Amino acid sequence: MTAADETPGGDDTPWDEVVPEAARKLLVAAVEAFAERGYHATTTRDIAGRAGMSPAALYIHYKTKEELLHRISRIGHDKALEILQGAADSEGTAAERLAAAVRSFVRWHAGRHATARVVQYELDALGEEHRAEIMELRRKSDGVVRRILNEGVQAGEFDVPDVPGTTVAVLSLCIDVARWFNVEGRRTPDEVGVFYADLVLRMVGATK
Amino acid sequence: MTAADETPGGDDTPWDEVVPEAARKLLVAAVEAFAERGYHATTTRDIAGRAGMSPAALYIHYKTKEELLHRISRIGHDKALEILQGAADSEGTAAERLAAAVRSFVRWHAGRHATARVVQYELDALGEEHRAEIMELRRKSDGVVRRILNEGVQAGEFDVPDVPGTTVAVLSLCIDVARWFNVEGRRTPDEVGVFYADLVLRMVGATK
DNA sequence: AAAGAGGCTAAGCGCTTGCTCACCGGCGTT
DNA sequence: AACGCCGGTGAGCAAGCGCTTAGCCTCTTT
Repeated sequence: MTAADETPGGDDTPWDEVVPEAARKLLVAAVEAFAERGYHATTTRDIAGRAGMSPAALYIHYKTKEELLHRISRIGHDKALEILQGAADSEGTAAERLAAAVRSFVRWHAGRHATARVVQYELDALGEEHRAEIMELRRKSDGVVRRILNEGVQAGEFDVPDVPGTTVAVLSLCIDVARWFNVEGRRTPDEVGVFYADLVLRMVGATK
Repeated sequence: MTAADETPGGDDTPWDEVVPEAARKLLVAAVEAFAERGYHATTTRDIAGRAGMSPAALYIHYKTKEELLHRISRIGHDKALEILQGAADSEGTAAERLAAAVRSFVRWHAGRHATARVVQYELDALGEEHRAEIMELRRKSDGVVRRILNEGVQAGEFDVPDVPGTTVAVLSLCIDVARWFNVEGRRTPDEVGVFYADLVLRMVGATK
């Protein structure tokens, strides 16, 4: 474990940047509903109901249902990027930084899998402008991982014939944890993170 | 390349088991629409329109919109399982069979990414019974990969500390190709398959 | 005590949805 | 020539959708 794993403040107290409380309750309810049923299968009445409010209450805090999705997606992507960036900026060899990045990124996708599912799999439901904004954040995440890989190759730590392709594969592997992770499964989010970090080090041919 | 890669007949002439022609045209239209927008965001009018028919025509060939999804999902899962099974049953070492399985499985997910997207990411939209039926097929796919891994470990070809966990990771990596693969990208489905086979051999610590 | 502001609700509007039904035209059989 | 069958259509129904609006209740300010 390195310093990059701690992700100080905000990881286990999520959404507290969303105020007032009613807006946060609605947003949390929306995350649950979107994760369970998908954006399009979720009704505004369902969201409001889960938050213990009337359907109209939603529109006091959000202009549209899509804006609600956008706020979730934006905050989630910011968090995910921050996690990757934190690991990339930490001390250590490329292998150590890559392992730290995968470990914390995967831990987030497993531990907050409801949020991650919405963030990663409901992009198509965003409006054009909002989607473009989010895609920009994803390109940054891609850049962070690619840079670690490039540095590892340059330092002779990694054996990677195709850095862009491997970047996509590594991110894909981590992201998809949100789809299959089950709270009742054998492994905790921490354990999956550690396991996946090892898998990724193997993928890049890291020198032991 | 081994015999398992050929997947004789049916891979490039898909859906020809769906008759009559009108039913097939509707199904193909539904695959496109579901892949682009998602099941819940697709209307029966959209599907019928893409097939050049009136909205009512759909209900001559399918009882409900959900039945249409189920037929797509069922045929797709059958195909995916057949591909994995074919590679697993072929001749060769565990490493060769694993590579063949990943190669053809990934090639299918990339080459038929519209179908694969629907098949892999719209499970939640199925009714309870239909979903249970499909989950059974997925368990079989899992079993096929797991068996190759076990055999490779037993033969001393692989170094895999956690076979079930690695099985999930390998399948997850392959399936997620359907999400990110882009026809306008750098690589053909074949190339992605070959690349991914190499990545997976590294993940399982295959002896070169 | 009066007034203003803002969070919230009940009711409902206009629209779209999945799906139905009465009807229609071409075609093989008699 | 008349008939029945079958795949197809036009019109439309009931239900549910996202979202709006008029008004209420509570809290703060004066």
